Amino acid sequence: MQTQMQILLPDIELHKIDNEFVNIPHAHHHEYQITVPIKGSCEFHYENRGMELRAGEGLVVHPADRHCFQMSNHSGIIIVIAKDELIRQACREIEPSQRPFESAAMLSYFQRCASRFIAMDHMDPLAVEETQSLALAELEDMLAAGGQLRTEATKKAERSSDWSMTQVLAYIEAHYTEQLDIDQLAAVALQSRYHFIRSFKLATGVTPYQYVLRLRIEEAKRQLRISAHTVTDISFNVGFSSPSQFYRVFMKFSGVTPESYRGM
DNA sequence: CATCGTCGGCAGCAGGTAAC
DNA sequence: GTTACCTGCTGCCGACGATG
Repeated sequence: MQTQMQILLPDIELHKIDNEFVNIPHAHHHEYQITVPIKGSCEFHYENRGMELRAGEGLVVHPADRHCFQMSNHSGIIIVIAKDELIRQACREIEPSQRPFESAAMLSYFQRCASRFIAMDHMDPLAVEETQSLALAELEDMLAAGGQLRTEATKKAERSSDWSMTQVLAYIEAHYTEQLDIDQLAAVALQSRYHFIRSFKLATGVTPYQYVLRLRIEEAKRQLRISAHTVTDISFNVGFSSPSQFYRVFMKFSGVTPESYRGM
């Protein structure tokens, strides 16, 4: 089953796609696209060339270049699309060809961006700007280091307690549409539930339950945009046990009803 | 001193139902 | 599709103690 998580900010987009996926040839006229498989491989078509990208083999697609790709089950990919003028400096010396990208560093980068995105106040322009600036700055660092991001944040994440948190974030991301409870997540983190709640909030800025809810709402928004499923169906698809609960949470995080959001 | 586990209280969430 | 109301439950927080 195809799953997708996306982080949409004004000048940068991050997408994480798992399992079967196909898209049609297209070009981004004012954006660079960085494509990095993190597991399995994908068949990438760039201009008139076809190539197989394996995990850890990144590709920087320059603005206006046509491209498309497809991937099969058990594959995973992270795509970053950023405004031309913001990362031109970092991309200028990179030829549109394969270059090594560290899969773990890319996944870690995505998870940090996702944590900040989920935790930020979406109504606050300053918070959005801050999240975007951090995402762009880390992306530039990673490009400058040849795809191997080694910022303080990464080093910190590699230490044991943060390693646990990385495991939990990955677990939540894979299971947020299912029933999740604190004890389950604490077990993944190898911590007591009480300590887990504290350390989770310290790491992400929100409580575990709020984090799961925001992920569900982001996925619901995506489904509202791209599918014709009813609001009731989507509420069950993303893990809510009743439409009424879904409406309440959606209103709280988005300020509009699901139906209004679809019509925007 | 830092880290982690435990406990009690409470705000807010989950779930069900009804109505529009 | 959406909102309101109610009840029971649980996630979260603050305080405190144990441990190394």
